[in-house]
Amino acid sequence: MANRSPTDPGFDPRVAYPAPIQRDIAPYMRPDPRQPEESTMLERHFMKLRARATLTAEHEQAIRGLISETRDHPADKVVVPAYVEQTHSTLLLEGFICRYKDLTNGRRQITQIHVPGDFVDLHSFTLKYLDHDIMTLTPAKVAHFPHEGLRRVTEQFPALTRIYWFNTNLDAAIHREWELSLGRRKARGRVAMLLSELQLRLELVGLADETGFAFPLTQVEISECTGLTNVHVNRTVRELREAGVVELRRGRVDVLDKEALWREAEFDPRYLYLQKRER
Amino acid sequence: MANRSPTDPGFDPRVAYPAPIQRDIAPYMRPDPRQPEESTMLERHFMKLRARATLTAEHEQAIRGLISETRDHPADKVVVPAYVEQTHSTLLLEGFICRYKDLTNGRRQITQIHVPGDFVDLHSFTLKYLDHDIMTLTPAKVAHFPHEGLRRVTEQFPALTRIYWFNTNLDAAIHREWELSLGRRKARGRVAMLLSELQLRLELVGLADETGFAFPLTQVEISECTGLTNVHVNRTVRELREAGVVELRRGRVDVLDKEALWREAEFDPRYLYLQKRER
DNA sequence: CGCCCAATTGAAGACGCTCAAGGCTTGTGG
DNA sequence: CCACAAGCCTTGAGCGTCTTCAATTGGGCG
Repeated sequence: MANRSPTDPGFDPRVAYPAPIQRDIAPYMRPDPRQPEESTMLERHFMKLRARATLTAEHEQAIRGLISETRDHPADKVVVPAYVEQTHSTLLLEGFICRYKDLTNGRRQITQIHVPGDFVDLHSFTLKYLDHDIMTLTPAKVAHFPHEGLRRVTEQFPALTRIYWFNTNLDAAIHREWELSLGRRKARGRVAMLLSELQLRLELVGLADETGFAFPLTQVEISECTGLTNVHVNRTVRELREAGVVELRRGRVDVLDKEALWREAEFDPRYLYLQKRER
Repeated sequence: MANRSPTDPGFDPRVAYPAPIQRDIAPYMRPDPRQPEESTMLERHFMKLRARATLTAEHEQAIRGLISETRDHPADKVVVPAYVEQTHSTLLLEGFICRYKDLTNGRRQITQIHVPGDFVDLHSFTLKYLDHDIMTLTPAKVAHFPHEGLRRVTEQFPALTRIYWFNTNLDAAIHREWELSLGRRKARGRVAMLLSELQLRLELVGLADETGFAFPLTQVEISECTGLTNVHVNRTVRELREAGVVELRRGRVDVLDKEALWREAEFDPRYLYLQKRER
């Protein structure tokens, strides 16, 4: 496991957490290099929203107007610390970010993986502080949405409010599916379900296809998602590879047999609410 | 354990489940005794909301006006089936209700326990169908809130909308804490954390005190919350009893040493957001 | 070309599961 | 008032999944 002492004075995450794997951040989409960044980068966010709700041009315009700034973060850096008052929410534009909770003795549980287009802490708008840390898993680009602007949305755009409310409820649905995994699936099912979910979510924003996707998590991080040890994740991944189901190596997931993967995971995608409808 | 025969004709939950603890139902408000039942039964809901947000008289009035009907359910009955279109949300007035997800071979994971005053499926307002079943654990009294009325709330009461949004985010925070339990706590920690959480949540609505609370779950159901088997729950409960931490028997939890219980659970109540503030 | 992680493998052991049997409590009916 | 049934709780024994501890290998980068 990497150096995990962010409380050290003078701690520099860029030194402590060098990029462990080569990261192909945006292999599928090539934005016009001349465009101002934010307008195209929000596209993945819109893709996610449009897959599940009706987003009007007025909404899109309002959303663009909510951004106060964009920012780049290195890998393995806490971007939203737990229990600290927040005045803005953070949208992930590029890279991977996770939510996690710690216990004593280095026991860590990642409670959700975020992909580009996700709000990583939209819930901080009503919660005011978070019950968990939020950390980059790769270098990441994010946009800040001040809570003040979100508050205006709740007052002026009830339909958009419901869409964002829906999105936090979708996060909760993912948490529930992970509870099911952690409580009742065996190791292979847990890993298979994690990969099935991420493939679907990444497909939605154009970062995966039927054959696989770029996936820069280490086996330690996968073990922190699945409630296993890195050693056992390694053995489980080998089993899945030897069974011809899925291959994980060097920052990429190759889905060899998607049907077998879903079967191994007992995967039912309905918890991801992939239906466009009024919210 | 209390009577579990909801199929009996003439079954009366008020007789089968007499108030196990003296309930201070309305410490804040004293409704007109001539009012119909609903007005006092909502009191626990208001207690929960007021503990965390500022609820105006106008909001309370609006909430009362949203109820279309109240209903009694027997124990062990699915009150909201998974994947079925919903047109109302359900508030729990009396009894215990849980959310759960199933896999093959009878593997079941309870993802949340609801206590009186909780909305059991406020998220169905934006999700439209649920990714899990909702079942009574005891005979229960509930109130129905048509989605149509909730939609009007989002259009007329932004502040109340944020309070309800906050409440679904609180559910998600509880899911995260359970993920941590299921992924990283050992058996004793899981059971201890479940009991710690429920004591706090029940205290908020006047159904628990420092010494304990009525808790009608079977060991099978506790095992479905904690990702264990009923056999291992039994052994774990015995360990906690023999250590003088907590006693579970016949539908009641006696907290013998709350500090030890919290220590065993590594319990940090901040994820329950017990602060009254603007949302 | 050597360092630093991440990945990999082996061996031993712990925690929790499975299977099975018996005990206790409560409600029902004779 | 007693006998019985049903459901839940309890305990024992053996086993399996996953953990722990300890090396070793492999790949990317300075």
